Amino acid sequence: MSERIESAGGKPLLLNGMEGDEKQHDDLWNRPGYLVRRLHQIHVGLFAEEFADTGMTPVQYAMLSVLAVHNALDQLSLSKAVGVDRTSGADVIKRLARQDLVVRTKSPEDRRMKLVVITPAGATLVRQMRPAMEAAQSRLMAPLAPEDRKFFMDALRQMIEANNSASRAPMS
Amino acid sequence: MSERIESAGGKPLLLNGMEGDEKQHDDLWNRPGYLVRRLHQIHVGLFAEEFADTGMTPVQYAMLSVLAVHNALDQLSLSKAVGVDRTSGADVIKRLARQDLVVRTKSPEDRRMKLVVITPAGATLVRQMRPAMEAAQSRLMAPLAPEDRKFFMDALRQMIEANNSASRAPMS
DNA sequence: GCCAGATAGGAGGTATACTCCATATCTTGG
DNA sequence: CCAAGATATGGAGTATACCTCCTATCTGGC
Repeated sequence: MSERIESAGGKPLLLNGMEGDEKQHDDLWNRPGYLVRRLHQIHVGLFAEEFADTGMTPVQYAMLSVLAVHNALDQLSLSKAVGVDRTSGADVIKRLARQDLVVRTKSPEDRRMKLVVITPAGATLVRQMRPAMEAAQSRLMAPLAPEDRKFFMDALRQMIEANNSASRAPMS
Repeated sequence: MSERIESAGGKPLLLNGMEGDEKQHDDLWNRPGYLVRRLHQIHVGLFAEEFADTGMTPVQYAMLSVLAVHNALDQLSLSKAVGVDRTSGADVIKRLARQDLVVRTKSPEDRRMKLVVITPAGATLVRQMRPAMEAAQSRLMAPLAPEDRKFFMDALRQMIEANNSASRAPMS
């Protein structure tokens, strides 16, 4: 899984001969929000590599994963389930529908709702791409010592659960 | 460590009466990439709260922080320094320029380059908003037991450095 | 000196992730 | 029953974060 290219060895601000001020360097690397943004970008990059065939994105796969379990969900419930904003979710669903991976129908019970249903093609794709998704997850965590991974996941879950209301897309 | 707030308890898929399938629930919450995306969203939300006055974003503040230390940087070096793609960086710089926080000039030595320089207004703003930035960082980490925070930061740095080349915006 | 390749930037396209405002539909209090 | 509030969606606008293709400029080998 991914031979480390160490020449790329990424710390910022080791700029071209300008004697990259160590103070500033340490500064960015001591901001958790900054590091989380960077790690998120890396995950998106790893995911894109693993899903290069399909062009599918992490959020699209998350939505399809959820839909593979639930028969039908309205757009709002689905968006909450994957932790995205309602309008972002609607956009993602639109793109999934364009690829015929889901179908949207008006709910007969509540005509405000659009029910989203996964198609057979969508269900097949979720199943087929699951190893690719797991590879992206594994590669992300690979640099951590195995015994540290559980701790890291627990830390993430703690921070998310406690700060959930601060997010613009609080989950349910 | 960290009393779980179970009322906010943002777990997905505890949907309206549809008996939120625990299997699926556990699934998303066991994907580190998913959790990192969620935590990133939360940080952006916290940051937006702390910077409500100015409307400044995390990336904009990171860029200004870097510029406050270096006299002048071309757009590519600046983008690499904050770990964003060249074209994303150019967009951010454009918005900073629109608010008169930076100025762009053609480099006399290499006329391909546009040098970005922070203005006095920009430098003042960085200094003034630093407590807000630090508040956002603190709030993000607050749910972790203090003794766990260093571990978490180290884990982030490990994963970022080792996976840096996989990111679409590898840092210098 | 000149041409080939590298580099910096810009333009246009896509995806996520929000904002606010508008519209349609449902639900509930009086 | 009906009007008021809540809810589900849609549309327009903004910001980050990529992509590809293109032009301008610099650098190195000959």
